[in-house]
Amino acid sequence: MSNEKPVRTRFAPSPTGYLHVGGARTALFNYLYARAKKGSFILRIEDTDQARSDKKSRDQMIESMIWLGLDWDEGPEKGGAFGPYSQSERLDIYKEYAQKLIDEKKAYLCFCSNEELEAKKKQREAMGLPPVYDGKCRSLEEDEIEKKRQETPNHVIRFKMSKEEIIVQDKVQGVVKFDSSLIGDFIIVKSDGFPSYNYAVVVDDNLMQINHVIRGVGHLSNTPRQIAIYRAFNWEEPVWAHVSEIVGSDHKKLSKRHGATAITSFREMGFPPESFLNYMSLLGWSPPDGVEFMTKEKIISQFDIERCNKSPSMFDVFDLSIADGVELSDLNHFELEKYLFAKSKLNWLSNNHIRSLSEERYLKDMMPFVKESGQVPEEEIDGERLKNILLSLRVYLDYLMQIEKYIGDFFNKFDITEDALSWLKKEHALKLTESFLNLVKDNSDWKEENIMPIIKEAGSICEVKGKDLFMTIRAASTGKTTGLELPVYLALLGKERVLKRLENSIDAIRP
RNA sequence: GUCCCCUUCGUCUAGUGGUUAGGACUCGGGAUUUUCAUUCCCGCAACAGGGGUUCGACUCCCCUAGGGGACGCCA
Repeated sequence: MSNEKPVRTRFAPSPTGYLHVGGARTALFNYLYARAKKGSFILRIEDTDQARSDKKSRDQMIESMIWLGLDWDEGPEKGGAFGPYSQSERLDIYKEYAQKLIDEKKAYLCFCSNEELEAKKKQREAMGLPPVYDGKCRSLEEDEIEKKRQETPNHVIRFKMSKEEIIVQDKVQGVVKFDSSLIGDFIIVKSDGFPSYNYAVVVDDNLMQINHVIRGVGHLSNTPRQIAIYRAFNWEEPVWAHVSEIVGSDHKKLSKRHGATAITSFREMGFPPESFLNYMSLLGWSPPDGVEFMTKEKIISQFDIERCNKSPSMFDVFDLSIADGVELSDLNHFELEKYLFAKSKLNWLSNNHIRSLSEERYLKDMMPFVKESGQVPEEEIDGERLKNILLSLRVYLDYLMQIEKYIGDFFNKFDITEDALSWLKKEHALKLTESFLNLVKDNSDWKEENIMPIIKEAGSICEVKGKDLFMTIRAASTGKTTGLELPVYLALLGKERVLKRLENSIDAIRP
């Protein structure tokens, strides 16, 4: 087996909407497999549906792929030895091969009208027969074909399906048998001259030398059709791998109803791409060592299609029960955030990824969210203080957008929460706050290591210690009962800001 | 309707005839952190149901239920 061909996989989306979780996961598995086997990963755009395909979807999909880090070796724009990589630019190729099939009597022109077909289908169904094409145009004579061509402008090309049993050997599904007589002569070229999916996919995959087809199990029942075409051309079948589908929390296949499955939504909320990639890799696959937090490189090194499972996995990072009638896919990332499960595995993974990002990368990625929050004054945007604040806050974040919950506290925002107020209502609070205020005023070197002694000194002056001391000072100077380690927090806040807040708190304490 | 596929803790999953059915996220409890988060420890929690086969079934077979997919001039 030493001279095995290099692995070539592909992702072949149709540009009829944004890239969603299901598609992205398929892309990911193809990518991972290609990379794991040191092969190539190809991107092909399947835009043969003239009515539904559009450029905007195409561009958005490509953008999402790039964001996820699923870089392809050949594809549109990028090029490669087997282009073009958009089906709409390959029309001549499909025509050529279709003609070949016709010449070899493996395909034929069909002139049946939609109405006729529809009526027949109903009839067959009523009789309990499988709703397949009856083969009316299958054995038309040459002169009849010519005559019909004159009469009817539109025709399709159908593939002559044999009646044999077709066996699909699948890396994930195992051996699956299909009875071809239940399939019938399907259309390979539509009346607009465009190829149908089952035909185009085979021509392209063969010409592009794709030797591993990894896709959702929804395509399994298409596979016998495709195998039949491979055989008609005498082409070598690829290795098939039909992985489980991803479903929503209602156990139905992921669709627009489940909303917000667009990859862009997660980018907009500030999930690092590696965390989303990590999460998706765990849907239908698991690493042999069981450690789920992984870098892309680690995933690649452990990935194998054989470890993919057949049962559907649920994508449940949104709480649909509180969404009640709300169309999540209509929401912007700002509104969408409310429906996120606070404690999903995605969040956990993402928190871990954020914490292991390099400082530069973290800071750089964070800036748009800081700006968007509108809580940081212009002059501080590039400052050292902001940088230090962001770095200390890192441990709290599951996705970068969450910074807006914390960042304001370090600038002009100052509210005293109920909890904090109850500390300030304690007997010792006023005196302690005042004496702490005085000590802070006197301080001339405001930095982290000098703050603890000041807190303790205020405590000993007022004879307060332990929790009472720390929590009161925390409440008075931050307005909250939670947050960073107190000296760190106060150092980050800066002396002037602390003084001002202490004064505000004293006002709040006084009747 | 016909054909194909699926069903292990709430969720993601490990598991291929003999396991106290393992891990992760969540949840509960505890320790550390004079707060929160982090970290660590402990705990709750599952083989869809029913029949077989077998000395022995989560694992193999059949049936039922539930779910998904295909049967398109959608991909």
